Amino acid sequence: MRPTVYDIAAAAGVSLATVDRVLNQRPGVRIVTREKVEAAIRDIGYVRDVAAANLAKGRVYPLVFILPTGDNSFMHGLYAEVRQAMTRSSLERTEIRIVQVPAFDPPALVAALDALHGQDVAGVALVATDAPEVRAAVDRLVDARIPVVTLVSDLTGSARHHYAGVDNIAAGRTAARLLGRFLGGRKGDITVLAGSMLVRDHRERLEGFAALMAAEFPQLRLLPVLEGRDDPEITSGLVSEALAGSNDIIGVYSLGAGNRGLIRALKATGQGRGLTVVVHELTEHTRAALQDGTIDAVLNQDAGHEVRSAVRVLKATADGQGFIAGQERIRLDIFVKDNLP
Amino acid sequence: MRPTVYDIAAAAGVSLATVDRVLNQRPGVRIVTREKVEAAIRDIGYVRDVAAANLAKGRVYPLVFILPTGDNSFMHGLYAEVRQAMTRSSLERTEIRIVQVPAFDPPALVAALDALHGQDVAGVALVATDAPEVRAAVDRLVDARIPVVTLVSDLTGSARHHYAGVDNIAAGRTAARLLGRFLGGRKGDITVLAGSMLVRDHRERLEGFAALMAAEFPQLRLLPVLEGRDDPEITSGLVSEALAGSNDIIGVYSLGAGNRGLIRALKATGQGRGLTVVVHELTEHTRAALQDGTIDAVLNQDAGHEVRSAVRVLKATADGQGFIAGQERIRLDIFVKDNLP
DNA sequence: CTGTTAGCGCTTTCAC
DNA sequence: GTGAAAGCGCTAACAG
Repeated sequence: MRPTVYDIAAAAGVSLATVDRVLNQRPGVRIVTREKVEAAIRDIGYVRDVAAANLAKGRVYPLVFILPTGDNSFMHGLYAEVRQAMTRSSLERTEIRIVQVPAFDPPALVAALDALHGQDVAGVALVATDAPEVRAAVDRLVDARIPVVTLVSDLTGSARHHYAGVDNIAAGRTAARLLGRFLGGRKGDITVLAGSMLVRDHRERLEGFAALMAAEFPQLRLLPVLEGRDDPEITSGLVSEALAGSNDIIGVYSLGAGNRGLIRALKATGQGRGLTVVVHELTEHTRAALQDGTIDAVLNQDAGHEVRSAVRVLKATADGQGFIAGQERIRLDIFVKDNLP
Repeated sequence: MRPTVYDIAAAAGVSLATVDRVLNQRPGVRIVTREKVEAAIRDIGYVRDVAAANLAKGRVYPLVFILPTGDNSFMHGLYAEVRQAMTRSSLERTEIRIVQVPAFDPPALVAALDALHGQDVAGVALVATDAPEVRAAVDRLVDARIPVVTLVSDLTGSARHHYAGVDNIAAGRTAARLLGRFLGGRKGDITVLAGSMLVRDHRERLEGFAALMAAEFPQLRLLPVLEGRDDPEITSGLVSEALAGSNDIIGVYSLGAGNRGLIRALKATGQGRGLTVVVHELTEHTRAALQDGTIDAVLNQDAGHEVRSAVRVLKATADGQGFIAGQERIRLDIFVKDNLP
């Protein structure tokens, strides 16, 4: 049987309470006593039973998820995953609250962030809009010793404790490689479709995409980026227009959301043009389009993984526990027609 | 606060012990009492605190992993993951033992399986070799009420409770799609390299690969399958010979292990031939080859996920608990140079 | 068949 | 500073 607090207590010749104080780095223990206990812990090779500890603590973690509004399947999916996490609340001793803010709106995000001060909050997860004032608001929370995790889109340069999302530069490069290879040496134009250059994830995807394209597929020319604000309607219009305006387009990279609109436009205008299309986020729409051949590859971040990782990291940080970063890495999934889950 | 067993007991007007009996479907409760308790559980919306239950049970799960010998990185990785799981034993209340058997050797596997009867075993995970006698041995274990999970390679038709591995037909199709698209309409021969047609995973990959190739890329011709027994040395020889013997080969699909040998042969013989290469399993060797351009795509099954899933399923089954199949699905990962983890 | 009671490993008052 | 003892939610003897 593995050693328990009793074993440490016996070995160190102290009581349970003292062992607990040392274990949880609480004050009220003489330095010599502390060292004696720490030695015993090391000697015996004690590992704390987290489940038992949580049971005894009875602690609950009030967490806040700040999510942007947005009528696209990815956002719907993200909300669904957070709600899913809410149903697990009783088991995981969390108490999750969703705060909605308008998308791509730094002041609104700042207001939501600042409103959290003084509230009973054990941790905050937010889909960051990249702006200095948001960075500052996040830093204020961190200063107030509230754990903060960015979700889906990061906020580099801020003091956030963790980013639960994919490496978006790598995502852009991956898209470029697939598009380039699938096009097999053909020459032509590529239309790039983004949500907004205001969010870091989109900027980074574009950056990675453009860099690899330039380096390895010089025969492909990138057209100016279209910004569809992750909205299916706007996106549809932009794409239709672009396709109608040029016959040199042979590929499309959609690095944001709102692909429902893209797919509609492709079916209306792009049919039979043999376009090669790579998009982000697996949703019911992109899945169907992959199946019927409208889309050739989907890059995906698993929103469920991201939410669960955010919760784990927030809880661990709230406990001052640290986490294994490698274990929390979010993978970039590639889907073609044949490996759909 | 969420309801506890006490709340149920009070609501149903019975004692804790009775509640526990109902909760754990143990005998010794009158049908009417049972129904009363079940009603209370439903009304109150009780959810069992698994951590507390495990703490009280103090149960440990002696699990056996039957793994084939094999000097290839995938097997090394699999062993490493099982050993990893062993280090978590104290936390997860498991007690994992590894039993080694020669690869591709049904009688040896049967012997190992049969030896388990009468031992204190809460569950068995095995990398199955596909043979009727193995199927029978697995069924004997299941009959003896021992949970059995196949790992990496399945044993269809047997009574195993679960398969912790990827869909290998889909894997083969995915490989065909990538190879076909990457080759961009070129005409030529494809060399297919397998470990052994004795294991189901390899047979299924080949099946999926051949089917999609025939259906969608008729300009590509499949050469007779080379069987390298997942051994780098044998593999290297076979590939060198094949490449030397024909100039029409433009692509390679390696659906088994032993890719170290393949890579060596490609570097020696294939250099500058512009071969497109798709292989299975991300290892240090295939990763390096992906980076330096020798390989174009790697299909991967995450051995860590598989082992953890097997452990979860085995424990749940031992508890008679059932599991959410969808949550235990093992994904097929696609890696290109740019989305390596 | 049903109830009482003593833990599981850890935390947390409240005394000393 | 340190210790004794109660209790988190659940299970498992052991009585009745």
